[in-house]
Amino acid sequence: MNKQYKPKEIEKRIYEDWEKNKSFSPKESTSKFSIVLPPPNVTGTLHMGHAFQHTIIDVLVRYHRMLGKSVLWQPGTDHAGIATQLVVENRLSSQGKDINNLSREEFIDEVWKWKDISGNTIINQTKRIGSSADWSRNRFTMDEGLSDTVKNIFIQLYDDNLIYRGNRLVNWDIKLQTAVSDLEVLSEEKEGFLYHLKYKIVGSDECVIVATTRPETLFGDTAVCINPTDNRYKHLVGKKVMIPMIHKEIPIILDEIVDKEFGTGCLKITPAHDFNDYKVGKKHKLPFINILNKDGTLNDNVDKAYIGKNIHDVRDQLIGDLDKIDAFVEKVPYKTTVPVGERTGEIIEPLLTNQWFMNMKDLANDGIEVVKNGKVTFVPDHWEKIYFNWLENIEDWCISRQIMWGHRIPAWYDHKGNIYVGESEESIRKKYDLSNNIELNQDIDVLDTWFSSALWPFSTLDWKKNDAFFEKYYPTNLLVTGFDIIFFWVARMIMMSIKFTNNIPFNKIYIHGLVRDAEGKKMSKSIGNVIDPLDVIDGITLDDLLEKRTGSLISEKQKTNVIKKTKKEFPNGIKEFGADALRFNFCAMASTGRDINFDLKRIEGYRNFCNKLWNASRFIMLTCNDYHYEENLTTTDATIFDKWIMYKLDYVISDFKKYSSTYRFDLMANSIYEFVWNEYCDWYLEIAKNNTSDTTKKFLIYSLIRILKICHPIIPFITEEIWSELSRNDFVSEDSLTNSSFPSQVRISKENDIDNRVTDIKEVIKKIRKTRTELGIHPKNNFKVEIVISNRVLAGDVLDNIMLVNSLSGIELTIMDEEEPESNDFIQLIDSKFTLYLHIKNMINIKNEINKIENNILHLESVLKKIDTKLNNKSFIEKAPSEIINQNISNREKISNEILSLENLKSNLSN
RNA sequence: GGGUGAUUAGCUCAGCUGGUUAGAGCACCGCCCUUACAAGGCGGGGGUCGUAAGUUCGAAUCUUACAUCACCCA
Repeated sequence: MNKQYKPKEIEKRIYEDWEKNKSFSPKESTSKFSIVLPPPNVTGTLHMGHAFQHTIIDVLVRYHRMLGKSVLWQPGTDHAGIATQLVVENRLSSQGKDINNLSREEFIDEVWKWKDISGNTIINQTKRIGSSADWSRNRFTMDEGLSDTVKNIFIQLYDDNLIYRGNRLVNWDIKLQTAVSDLEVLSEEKEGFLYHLKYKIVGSDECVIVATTRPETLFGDTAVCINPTDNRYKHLVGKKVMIPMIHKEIPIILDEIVDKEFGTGCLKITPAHDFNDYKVGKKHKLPFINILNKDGTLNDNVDKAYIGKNIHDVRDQLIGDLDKIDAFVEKVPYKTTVPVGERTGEIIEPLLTNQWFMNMKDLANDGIEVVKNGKVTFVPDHWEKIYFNWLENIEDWCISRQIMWGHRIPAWYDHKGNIYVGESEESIRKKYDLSNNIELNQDIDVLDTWFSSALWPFSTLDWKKNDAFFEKYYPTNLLVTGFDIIFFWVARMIMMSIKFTNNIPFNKIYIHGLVRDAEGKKMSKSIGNVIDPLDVIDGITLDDLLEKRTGSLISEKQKTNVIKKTKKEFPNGIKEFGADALRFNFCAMASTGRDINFDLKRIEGYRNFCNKLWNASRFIMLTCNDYHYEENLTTTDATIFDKWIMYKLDYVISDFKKYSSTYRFDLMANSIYEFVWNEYCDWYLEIAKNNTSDTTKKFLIYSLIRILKICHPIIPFITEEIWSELSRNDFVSEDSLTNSSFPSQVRISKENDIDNRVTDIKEVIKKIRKTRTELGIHPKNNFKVEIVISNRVLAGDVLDNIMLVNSLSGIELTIMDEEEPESNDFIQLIDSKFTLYLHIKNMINIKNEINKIENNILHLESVLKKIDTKLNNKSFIEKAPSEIINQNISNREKISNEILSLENLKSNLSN
């Protein structure tokens, strides 16, 4: 074996071997485990969130594969309509190409070219992380099969009256010139003003003052609204007011939605440009006056001085004009929330347009039902509250987008505007009996990306194409995803699956946190705190990292900030840690919280763990070099340490099972780390060095095999590499670890006190070591120690292993009968089961030691006092369970002994 | 405004169906280059568990209020 662990040299080669051996395709088995990969967008490269998610999925997938199940991990990528279109537009314009010169077909060609580049990049990155997906089944949301499914489902939903076309108020992104769904709109808090405007009452000299955050929409006002219980305005009921500037008469209406306390208690209603006003407009049958063009300029429904101007630029001018005609009263500072497009950062305008909608009410009820009755469960379960809350208040889903990249809506129009929905123009002519003389034009809109994503769990599994396959792997066992897309994706998958497959898409939903930077900030390009998972695997120089982080930034100020921060955080770039360390880190961080703060220091610790495992294996290889291994485990010639480590191993195996079924990957990782490092390496291997019998060799190899198997789902590369070394030495017969079987407990020994016995021996050694260091005695300075052991079992074990105890504690131990040594140069350490006499009095600084001991005694006495208070409490004795009382009694004894021991030591030192 | 989650060692986090002297990794301190591993070994220091009240024999854990932070919805 190579002396050093070098992930770079092994990882690529091993992944290629797995692929060559078709290790990831499902094997025949009576039970199955299937899971679909949340398809990454083809917008660029894989980020930390993907790496984290893939790790979690892969741990489970590899584990279930080793359990012998027929495992299918279905991979793929998402076309991500708007996001990808933006990436390609930017790419083309940076190449100096004018997008406006391209036809729709030419542009889509360009997107497909990009998709090939980006799609492959993402797949290769996914492989570098070790993901054991079945790549032979790779899918893309826009590939032919999935596109057919999308089309057919649209048609069926239309035929079922669940999809309709309508003129409604939608969120309009002016920059993209498309509708976006309410989920894609973020609200940002901004310091703004509340404007007080004066509207004249028709036929009177009186005025009302309306309060508004958006004065520029006044051209579209169709009413002024007051609360029916507001006495201030009672006398105005039934009257009309005049919109200033354009002198248009609109009614005063009454509605409870007006908050009397807000502003002046008098609201202007603009039904075509505000979602609340829209509802009021519908309720009171007001006219809907649209004042906007699709590009955000004002149309000819406004005062002519404003036609053609951008709605976001006219506020000051308007206020000036209103002031001139005495219609502006004042503006008061006010915190407003502004709707902003998720993708563009532009202010979103509510706009009346023709769009396709999906009626969600009934589907939502089905979605609620399957979670309520426990067919689908969330882990951690509190996420179901969020899920219910959204579904219970669901709105119809606007599924059409005015962009080019996506699934074209399968609807055609004739010159009269009649709608025909079907697979193709020909099939429509047939279906509706339309002659070839009638000209038909297909709708130019495409579907919201999430529409095809919602079908992912069944569209990728050959639904309606290969029934046997579909029946076998659907429904999938699990979905692993982030909480940020519970609405976008999870809920919609559940609803669509129930509707079309009459079944749930998955039984369990494991919701993981979001990966953030070391300070807990969201990783984002504009902050420049993004870390590429591949840079953690391969390492990156500071210069390359700076280039990567600032390359896409435009603002010089941002650049300077990012450079400064990056230099401070990574003065030497990022070291190479390997995929296994990254994976181990992700598991260890996967607790129930919402955020995962990504800390490179943490990763380093797990890289060190890999190195530890590597070297432990190397030690075993060297030790067992010429040993002929055969797996026949008997306890007859095994030492208590052999039996003990098998007992501990059993424990780790059961931990693994427990934590994988409860999705506590952090506890799983800790359990393994703890065992391998603190028990196996620190104790068992050190013990084995003192006894390299054939039996020990057998147990060394056997335990290593099991450790590799347990570690494999988390750190597949290094374990597979070590496995091949074992294979080379004929220690194992299965030639690939990936397709080997996961171990189960062996319970090799029926003796149930093994752990206690070994713990007691360790205790003797630790006590000597501790005293040595505490008293400042140099490791090379040997001294005599005598021991009196009161516990019969321990006495036998120490006698049997005296050489070992000497070697591990670095002293020479003499076992004595129940009497004190003759010379009085010793200090005495009393434990409940043994007493040590260390002949070191002439080697130490007595004053310091007495000081330390006194502090220690004080601490223990305070603990003792606490226990005494409990035991002296009548109610405690009456009410507490007996085992707790006994625990306290024995603990009291233990601490009293410790104190006694220290008192002894102290007086001993004082003499 | 409504909701969700968080607050435990210098940092990142476990522990919370109430019950040993509250744990881990990293960082820190001391000693040791002992032939598996200095990416290491052996030891060590460090927390009145956000605040306050309550329930209880017993609270980091349960209840209530408050504070701070984060996120979601309006």
